[in-house]
Amino acid sequence: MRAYYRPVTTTPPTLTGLTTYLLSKVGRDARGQLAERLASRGLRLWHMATLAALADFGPHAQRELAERLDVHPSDMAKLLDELAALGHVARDRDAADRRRVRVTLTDAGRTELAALDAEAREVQDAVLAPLAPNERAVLHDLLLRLYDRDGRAQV
Amino acid sequence: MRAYYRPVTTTPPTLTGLTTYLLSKVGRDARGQLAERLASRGLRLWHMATLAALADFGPHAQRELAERLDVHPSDMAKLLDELAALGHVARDRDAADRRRVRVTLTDAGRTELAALDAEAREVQDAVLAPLAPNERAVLHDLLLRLYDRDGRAQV
DNA sequence: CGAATGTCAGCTCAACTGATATCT
DNA sequence: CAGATATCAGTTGAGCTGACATTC
Repeated sequence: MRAYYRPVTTTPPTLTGLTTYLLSKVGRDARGQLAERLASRGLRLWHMATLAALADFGPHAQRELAERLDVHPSDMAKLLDELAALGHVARDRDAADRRRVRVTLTDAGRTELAALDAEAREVQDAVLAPLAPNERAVLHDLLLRLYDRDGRAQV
Repeated sequence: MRAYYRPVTTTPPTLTGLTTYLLSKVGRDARGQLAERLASRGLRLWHMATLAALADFGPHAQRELAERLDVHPSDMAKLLDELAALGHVARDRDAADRRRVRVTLTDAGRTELAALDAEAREVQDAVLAPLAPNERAVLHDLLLRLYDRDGRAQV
């Protein structure tokens, strides 16, 4: 009965033998760690993704943002309500097409994104700690190829 | 206005520059693909993980199973209800400690697990398609080291 | 008018919490 | 009776659906 009192935490080899299982677990864990940090700032991962899209590609129509990030338009509306309330984005009607709302990153938003990116780098350093720098580069390259193929992008 | 009608699907480089972002996305995608296949059999990922744990480590007390897989005991109760209804596991009271329920994999459960594992391998082949066999081995090794470190395991 | 954009209320489902009955 | 085990009802939050007003 002693075994009952020892914590049992070994993962089934049937699962750890699957590369996709490891991908899923390690990825989910990293995601969770960053989400926790963002939560302490009152933000979620989608907020960061939204700010990143605006920083990298400039102003978007709200619909374009939702499409790029693969978020439902209704959820994007809520996200932008929150980001606007914090002063990280500005919304104004497109004069040429008044159905559209033009979303712009504010200076405060750009500053916030830099801070979030720093947090993400810290989490990444922790997660990738077991790997040497050149191994990290190899991992990034392999994942990028999987992402470009199976994931979105491609355009 | 032309740009508005062209789908916009490129991911922000601020995100794709993060290895952890790629990990999370690729992992989540693989997870989703397998989940979809399991759903067509009326099962979820936790069902497969539960069957794998029983196959790899033999019978468990219900609590041990929940601990090993890091699932809440209340959820494990529901999972086992479902697996028992399908005849994939058998539950009986532990004679020595009547609080405990001993969970055993049935032959049908073992057969089902083999089928699920085959599905998982198919998904994996699709996800890892862009990589050569030796590259897949490298990826698996790198991920395993990240998993053993940050993830559970470690004993 | 048909189609596109953004907004809102409500649904679903997994993950968690708390309370309870049983047993050691 | 303190602690462990299993069960069940209820809560929360993300992701989605459908209906709607507005504009082209």
